[in-house]
Amino acid sequence: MAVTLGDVARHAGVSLATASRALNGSARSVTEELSAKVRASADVLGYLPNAPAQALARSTGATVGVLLHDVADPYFGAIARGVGDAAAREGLLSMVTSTDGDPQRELQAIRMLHAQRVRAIILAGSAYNEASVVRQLDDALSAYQEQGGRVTAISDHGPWYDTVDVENRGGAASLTRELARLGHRRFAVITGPERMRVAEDRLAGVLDGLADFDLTLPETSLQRTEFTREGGRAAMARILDVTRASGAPRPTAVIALSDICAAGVLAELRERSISVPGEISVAGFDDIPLATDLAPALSTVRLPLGRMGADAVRLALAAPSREPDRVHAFAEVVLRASTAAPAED
Amino acid sequence: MAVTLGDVARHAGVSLATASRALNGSARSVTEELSAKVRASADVLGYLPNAPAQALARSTGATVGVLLHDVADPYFGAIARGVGDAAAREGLLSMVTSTDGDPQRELQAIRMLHAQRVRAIILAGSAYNEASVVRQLDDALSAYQEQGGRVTAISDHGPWYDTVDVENRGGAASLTRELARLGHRRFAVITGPERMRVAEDRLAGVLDGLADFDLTLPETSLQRTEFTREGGRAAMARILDVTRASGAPRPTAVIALSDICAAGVLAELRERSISVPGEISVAGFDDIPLATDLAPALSTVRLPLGRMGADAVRLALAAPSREPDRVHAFAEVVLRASTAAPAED
DNA sequence: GAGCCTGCGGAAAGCGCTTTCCATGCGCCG
DNA sequence: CGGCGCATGGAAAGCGCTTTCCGCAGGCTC
Repeated sequence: MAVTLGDVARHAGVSLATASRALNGSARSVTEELSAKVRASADVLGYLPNAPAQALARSTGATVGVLLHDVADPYFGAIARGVGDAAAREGLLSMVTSTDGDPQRELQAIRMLHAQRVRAIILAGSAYNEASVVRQLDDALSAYQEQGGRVTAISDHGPWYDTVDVENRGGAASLTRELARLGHRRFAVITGPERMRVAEDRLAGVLDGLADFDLTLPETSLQRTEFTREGGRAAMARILDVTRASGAPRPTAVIALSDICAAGVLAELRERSISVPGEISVAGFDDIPLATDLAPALSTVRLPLGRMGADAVRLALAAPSREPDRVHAFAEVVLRASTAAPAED
Repeated sequence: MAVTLGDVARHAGVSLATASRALNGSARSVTEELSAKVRASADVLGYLPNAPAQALARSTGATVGVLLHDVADPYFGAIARGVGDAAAREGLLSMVTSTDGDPQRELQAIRMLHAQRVRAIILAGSAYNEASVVRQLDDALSAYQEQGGRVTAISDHGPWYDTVDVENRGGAASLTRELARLGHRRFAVITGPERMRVAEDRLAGVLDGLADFDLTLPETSLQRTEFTREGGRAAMARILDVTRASGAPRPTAVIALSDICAAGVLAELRERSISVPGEISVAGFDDIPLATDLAPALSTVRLPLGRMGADAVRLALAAPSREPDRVHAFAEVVLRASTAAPAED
């Protein structure tokens, strides 16, 4: 039915081995003459290699796998794009799995990718803080690595993986300092769930920044929620309600540690007719493509999302070195219309 | 190195054939007793099937491929998510390729997916209008289908494919009528490149809607551009500049036939301090997740993006029928803050 | 109680490719 | 001018799985 290498070989009048060597690159060389003949035959017959067969014979496929929370989330979408492009440049296909940050689904995805004998697994979601979960995932990944698979992480997932180190903490600190410099003294922070390492890292960064100005974060001004628009919205609502109930003054700056959350924050404030940045300044994190189009344009911390994905692929495909490799992705504060100096009291 | 089915069979004291039948479902049945023994052994040894080997033996893999313009674009991201979820539910992995709407890259992607023996290829990008390009792609897809591959399209790519019919034309018409009903009489339209069928379909819909009110679209009020933020922005700028130069009155409503474009339009208007919807109403198309968070919240046409992706998978996996199957995805006009009745002249 | 059919386990033949391992022919050195 | 080594083509052995095809045993019918 399909044209096989055997057909090509016969058509070109050479052996199967020669055809294989001519078409699918190999250590061994074939004279240009034969090689050309084989290529011509392949062309005439419309030969298309059977990737599964190649994967079986070579015991490694032409694919990479990506684990992330949700491709439809602009943050992950941008990373997925970077990975896909870099992979394509190497002649590889990428398989993306959205796990919604559920460790069980992540575990299952690792198993499937392992079964597929993907050449590398890229961990693009957040690492977890819960030991038992980490253990399970690491075990599954170890099994994969022992069979020759490569694992690279975007943002720290443990020192034993090649990783693209994302400046989460430093970026959050810079952003916070920037806002403090504008004059803000009462902050509120909306971070992700405790179980996610990036959420904790970014939060730590904010605390660093505050500390530089001898500021602290009152407990009621720290909200944890999912990194989603609705999460951000609900968290903002809670902050507002609690401060009002307690009679405490409202924060003048709220930092949502993900742009998606920040979008929810803006929505809630708009609903309550609280002006941004007039009454409250709002900042996000990630600089997703549409951040600048929000109302008002969102101040945030830019991460080179596409590059991070591409770097992860590069690491995964580089010759394995003694020590895990690390490359750095630097954060950059981008101030736009959603932040301003606080109103005079 | 890796645990193979053979190892499992030996450990369980059964033949390779029995182990295969017990673990990886088959037409033939195995007594529950043996079956349990095999499963236990597989568990103990940590057996993970070798997907490429299975694909080779079964001559079809456990993957589906998706062709789209850009996963980082929210429109496609949402579709990709729908496809991924539906695939996962069937135990399949999905391979997404971003082609930036370049037919050559699309062609190459089809070949790679074909080589991978993916079970189905889902065409999620726009179909093209140029005959030679269409021909090439159709040829590659035919070759794939002849070898047992399934192809399904999201939005029309030709009557010979199973397709998720997206109500592009009807949706655009409804939106247009809605705006006309608000009192708008001078429209401008920003559509996609001529070579893309969805762009033409949506444009046709707008024209339908206008015709219902005996309205026409002056040539200078129709701009074609890429479906990107920058494209939208530039197009809006051109419209404004041209009408000003010609001394003609400004349109009171501009319809961008993709939300991403609309985001650019809003940016340009903001830059020029033209109030929306005060001076000009703006509407988009797709209802991407962040549409409601733009400034101002964008009126648009909602498409069930995730469902469309899932439906495409469902079609692809259904038993092939005599006639290509078609399911419909209905559009729904969503009016938000970016549109209003035009100001009195 | 003999003959058959049915149900199920096992042997073995591939699936399409890569890659050793030979075999052959050539160039080159002494 | 002979022999050695290198370069290169070909035969064949897998890679790990599915699936046909056998063969056996047990239960049924008459």
